[in-house]
Amino acid sequence: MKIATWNVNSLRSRFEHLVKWLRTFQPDVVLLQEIKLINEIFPYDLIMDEGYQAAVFGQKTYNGVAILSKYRIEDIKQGFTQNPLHDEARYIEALIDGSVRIASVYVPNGQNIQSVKYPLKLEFMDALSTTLQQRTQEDTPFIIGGDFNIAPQDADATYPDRWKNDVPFTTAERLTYAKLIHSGFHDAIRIKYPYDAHNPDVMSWWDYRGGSFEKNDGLRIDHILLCPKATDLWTDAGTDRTPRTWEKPSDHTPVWCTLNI
DNA sequence: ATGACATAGCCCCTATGA
Repeated sequence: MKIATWNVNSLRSRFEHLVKWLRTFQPDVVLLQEIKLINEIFPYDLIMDEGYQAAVFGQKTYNGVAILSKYRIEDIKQGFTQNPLHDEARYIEALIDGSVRIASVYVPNGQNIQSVKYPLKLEFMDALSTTLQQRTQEDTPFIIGGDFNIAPQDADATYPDRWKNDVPFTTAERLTYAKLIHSGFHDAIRIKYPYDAHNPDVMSWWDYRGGSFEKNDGLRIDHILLCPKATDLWTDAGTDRTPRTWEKPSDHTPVWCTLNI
């Protein structure tokens, strides 16, 4: 099973890119973030034409997450308990093919450490950890992918010094991420690519400004995390930077992993 | 230190992103 996560930065602006990418990359499950549209106008029919079912938690203008799957989608849950941003569409999970539970998350950006949004980001991560820790206790393998808006280590930026003590690079953010990992998750990318270099192959986001992509000046902030049972099924992982080379791209590119399911 | 791009809403300027 090939699972991918992609912050598309507006599904309406990126729909042609998504279809083109689905046809070439052929993922089984796709976790989308920042679809920026409400469920009522989600293109279910066009997605079905590509061979996917969809679970959608949409929102106008900002946020919005979804799960696309070639296999049947059941037991859809939107949001999680104790979420301080409960009125924002940032989390959806579902049982896929009766065999694996998969979540798509869009962690708030936090703006900067002086912003009122910054502590809310930390609270969001702590509450998310509580929910995810429960998921690791269940019999069904659990996977979460999405835009975490956190670079967990210095190696997760091409030029880490530029981001020191600023979002998404602060120690407090990294602590929330470390606690989440500590509850039993493995980072699908870091199983293959060790934390020993600022490897351009692992970056998932490049600023639109200043020709960052051409300079390969990026961040690794989109992650796929596997519970122990899912980690046992891991076979491969990577990023696909092809869509970032297309005309009018999202600033993020897909991160993927394959599992022996 | 600032602004550089992009998106959506709503109406040409503001909010937001990371």
